[in-house]
Amino acid sequence: MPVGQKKLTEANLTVGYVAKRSGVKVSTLHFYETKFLIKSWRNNGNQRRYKPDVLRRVAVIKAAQAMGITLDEIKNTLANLPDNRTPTKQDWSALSKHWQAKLDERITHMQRLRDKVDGCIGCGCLSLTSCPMYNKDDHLGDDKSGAVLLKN
Amino acid sequence: MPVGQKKLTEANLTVGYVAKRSGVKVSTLHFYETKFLIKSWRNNGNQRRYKPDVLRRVAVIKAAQAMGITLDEIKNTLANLPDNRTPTKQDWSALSKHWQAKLDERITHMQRLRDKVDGCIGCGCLSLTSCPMYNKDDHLGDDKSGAVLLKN
DNA sequence: AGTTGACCTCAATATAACTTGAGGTTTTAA
DNA sequence: TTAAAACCTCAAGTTATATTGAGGTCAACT
Repeated sequence: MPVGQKKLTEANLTVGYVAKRSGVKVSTLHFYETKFLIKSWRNNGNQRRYKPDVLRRVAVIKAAQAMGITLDEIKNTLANLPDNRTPTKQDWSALSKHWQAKLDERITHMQRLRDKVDGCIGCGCLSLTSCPMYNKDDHLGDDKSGAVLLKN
Repeated sequence: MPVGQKKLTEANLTVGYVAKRSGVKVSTLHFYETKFLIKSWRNNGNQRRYKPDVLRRVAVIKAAQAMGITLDEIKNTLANLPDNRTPTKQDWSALSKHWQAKLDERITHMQRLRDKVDGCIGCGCLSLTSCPMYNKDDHLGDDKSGAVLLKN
């Protein structure tokens, strides 16, 4: 039984088990591997085997995606995890801080967005050129001709 | 000159002008039209003409997208705008309230996410089955076999 | 009137993030 | 030992959101 039940010392998980435990499809795990987000080794019969920490990696990937972070960005951040050993609490904690900062950024952005949407969309001013929304107070409104709303 | 400078009474804007003023490409305006997010009529030479409020519509579309709302959802919400007349301050204001609620929802979700990411990813517990993250306290962790983190 | 820039349509291409399927091998379990 | 379940690879398909390009028309300026 090559599933999670082996010796706890250096367990090796099958792709099906990881899929079930992490809530993603087998094909997604294959896909993540091609994108270097996770990795595995092969057994004699060429089947993938994973270390248990892959479960945490997948969880982190999904959490980050829920924050609107792309796989590419995620890959870059995961690259900070140690390559040679199993990540420790400290390693994950560092990642967590990283995501936290990103999230705070996004939350702040969204709050500004919300306030602006409220303040301007409903403001009734039909003059686009004079509406505060349409002109920079926040890097918005670009060089070429104004009129760009809420560009990131 | 069929650009924004005509008589202000029922102005008709060209696609190029709208593109420039709203900060999107002409092709994007075409695309939005095929998706029924905006509309236009044609002049004698089969060229698109727009009413000025299209600028506000595009701005709203972009703002909503920045909140992570899909074009389909946006279309549904825009459908609440009057079809027969130019939207008024009140019309836009109603939309604004709608987006505001959505945004508040998302912000709350993100804040929960951030707190959890902080609390769990860095928690050091390596037991996935016992980690609070991996088991429902929030509709997370599904029927089949647990282990699903931060689903929506 | 002619040139140039703006427009038109329609099909193809692009990117992200997966999913599906075909055709074949390995593992598990009775 | 053999059937079923799980796995493998690789190519193609899917959805959302556009962008690009070819081939042709229209409008504005001189």
